[in-house]
Amino acid sequence: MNGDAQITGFYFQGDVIDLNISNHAKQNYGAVALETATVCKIPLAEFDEMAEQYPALSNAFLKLMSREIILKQRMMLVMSKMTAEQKVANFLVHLSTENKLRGYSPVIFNLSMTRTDVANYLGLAMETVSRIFKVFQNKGMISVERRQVSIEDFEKLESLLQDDDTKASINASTISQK
Amino acid sequence: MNGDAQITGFYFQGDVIDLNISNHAKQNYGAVALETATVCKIPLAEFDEMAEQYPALSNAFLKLMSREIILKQRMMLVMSKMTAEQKVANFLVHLSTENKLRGYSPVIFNLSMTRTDVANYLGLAMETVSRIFKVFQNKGMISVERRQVSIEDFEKLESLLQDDDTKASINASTISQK
DNA sequence: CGAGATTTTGAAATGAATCAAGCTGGGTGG
DNA sequence: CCACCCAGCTTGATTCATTTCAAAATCTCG
Repeated sequence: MNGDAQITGFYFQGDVIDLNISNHAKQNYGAVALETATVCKIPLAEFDEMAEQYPALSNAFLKLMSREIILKQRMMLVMSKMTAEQKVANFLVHLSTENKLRGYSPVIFNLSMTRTDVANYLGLAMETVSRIFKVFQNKGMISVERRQVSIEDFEKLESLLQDDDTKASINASTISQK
Repeated sequence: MNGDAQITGFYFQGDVIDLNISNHAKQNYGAVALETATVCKIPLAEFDEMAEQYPALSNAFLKLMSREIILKQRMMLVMSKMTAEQKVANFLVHLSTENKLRGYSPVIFNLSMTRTDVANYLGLAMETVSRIFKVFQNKGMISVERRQVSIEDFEKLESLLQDDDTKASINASTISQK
């Protein structure tokens, strides 16, 4: 997995991981499977063709991308406005929620990624993540054993997030005159 | 404009500011016009109808959203991996580039927003933004007079961004087994 | 001319990064 | 089966960037 690139997301079964439809993208992307994975790739031309025939398809993609934008937006908020503890709490809460959604246990699960990766994803130092796991453990909110996490007090974790007004967002639009 | 919500973007003439197509969105959004603005709003039902008739339309939206995702992704990187100076430099470089793209001067332009808003957007304290503007000015990279900015040394500004490997990104995919 | 908003500036406080060891567990080869 | 190794993780001490607090300066405009 190497160096110091930015991890932009963790994805699960059924997720669409790369929505780069346009040719805007000159960026280097890469996906790394942490567990057994199956991937389906659709060439752009082929997609266009299919979309023409089945409007529902592009509709579905619009929804997917909309969701992705909201996620990224939320992540921007996480990155810029949250303390390290809040970032980690948010991370755990989301993992738990996501797991529940998928029919797995929301209480006990596997991180299937290193501290370093989590840290990178959250824009923190590995050491900080390690320390915060410990703090949460000492407070009886979670218990961590290597990559095995169990949520002991979901509400308390969640409550860490909502102290300020970490909910609303604003799009400030700057439109040149006339 | 008020309080402490997160500013998720600044938009220009012709930009699509709200791509919330799905009903995932329970979030509070708001747009504030800093200069004279005209807005076009399309109800979801109507959009679906139009999209059915003109596949090119949803295609165009897919491209738009793809671009938006890439932007947000880049912004995540900015938020999590850059120092305050880099954030501000990046902000200025982008404004300048954006202006050029739109046929305005890339060298001298108006911030049409308060320091507080810039700070909020970049996840910094207002004072920090102020100070960094001063630093850049002292280094002869820009000159600021209230909201009037002129770029004196674009290259130097840009060079601040590329020291580390602030370019590549990785999508780490975690796909549940089988 | 005020009066409120915005910006600048300085000093002190602080959260997180960095640096530097030491620990741990799981895998490898002898 | 043991001893070693090594990547991943923890822990402590120190440093540093940025925030916060506080106050003065400057602008805007009714």
